[in-house]
Amino acid sequence: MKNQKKMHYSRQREKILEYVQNRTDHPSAEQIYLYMREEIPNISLGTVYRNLKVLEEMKEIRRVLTPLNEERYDTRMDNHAHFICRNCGKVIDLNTVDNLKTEQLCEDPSLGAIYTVTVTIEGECAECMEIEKSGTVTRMKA
Amino acid sequence: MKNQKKMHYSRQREKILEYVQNRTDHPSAEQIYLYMREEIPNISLGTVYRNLKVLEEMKEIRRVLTPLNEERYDTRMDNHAHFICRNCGKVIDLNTVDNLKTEQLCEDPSLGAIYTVTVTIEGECAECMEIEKSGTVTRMKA
DNA sequence: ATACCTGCAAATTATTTGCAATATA
DNA sequence: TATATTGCAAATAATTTGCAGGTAT
Repeated sequence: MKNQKKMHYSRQREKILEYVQNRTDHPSAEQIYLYMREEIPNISLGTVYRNLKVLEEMKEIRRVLTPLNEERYDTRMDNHAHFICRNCGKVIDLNTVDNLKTEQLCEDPSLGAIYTVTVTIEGECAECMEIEKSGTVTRMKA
Repeated sequence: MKNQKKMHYSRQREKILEYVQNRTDHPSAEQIYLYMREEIPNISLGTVYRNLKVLEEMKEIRRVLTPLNEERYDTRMDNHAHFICRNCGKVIDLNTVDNLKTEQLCEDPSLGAIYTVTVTIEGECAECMEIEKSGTVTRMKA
């Protein structure tokens, strides 16, 4: 189908995948870049983005939508739920999506192929609520 | 609570809300801007963004997360589902979310306040599938 | 040798913001 | 008159891309 070109091995790509796989906090491209510089000091941000894109195409990782205009990445490829804190941007995985009747949603004739189903809950995490109650308000983004 | 300052009326804001309310296709800021220019020729994109933000704060509209790096807007304030086409970026509203057991998802102690719950289905719409079958491939974004 | 990958820097895209002028209350 | 809102242009922020050199096959 798709003009699949043969891939060469790359240390950068291997390390990026390894890093994202070993985290549960859905790192952003920037966070991945900052970490990678410790392993491969002169890696460039462009390389990080390019590899995240191919890894996504390879279905090794998945992009997570957030309301804070920054893409986050994830290696859980099953259909699961995300809680996103509007204050600190934290993404928390939630497990119990079994009861979601996906099939019912997908009866619409205008839908073609389904790739992923994500339940996204936007709100504020307990930690941020606590901080706000105590008076000190901190925001990740303006 | 929030330092609520009194608002002045603005024709720009009224028209923007009216436009988003009368559409079902989740327009982007850019699309809203292009349309608004027909009504108010020298409106600026900054004004569109500023008003979308206040309308969101007023809970008159809602931002929709899409995987195509562009915010889309919506006036359905109930918790509903979105189908997003990865090819053309189209956002389709889906109705049957009743069976989703939101409460179960929300038992996690790290969750504080819940603002919105959105089920997002990423895939490809029937129209795009049809076009691809017929050979002519068109993409909104590279 | 060939095709893929990289680092770097410049380019692009989406969104935000400072400011002086204008509209609303 | 005081304050909110606007248009404009410049500033940011996130991501993408062209290119020349480097690396894997």
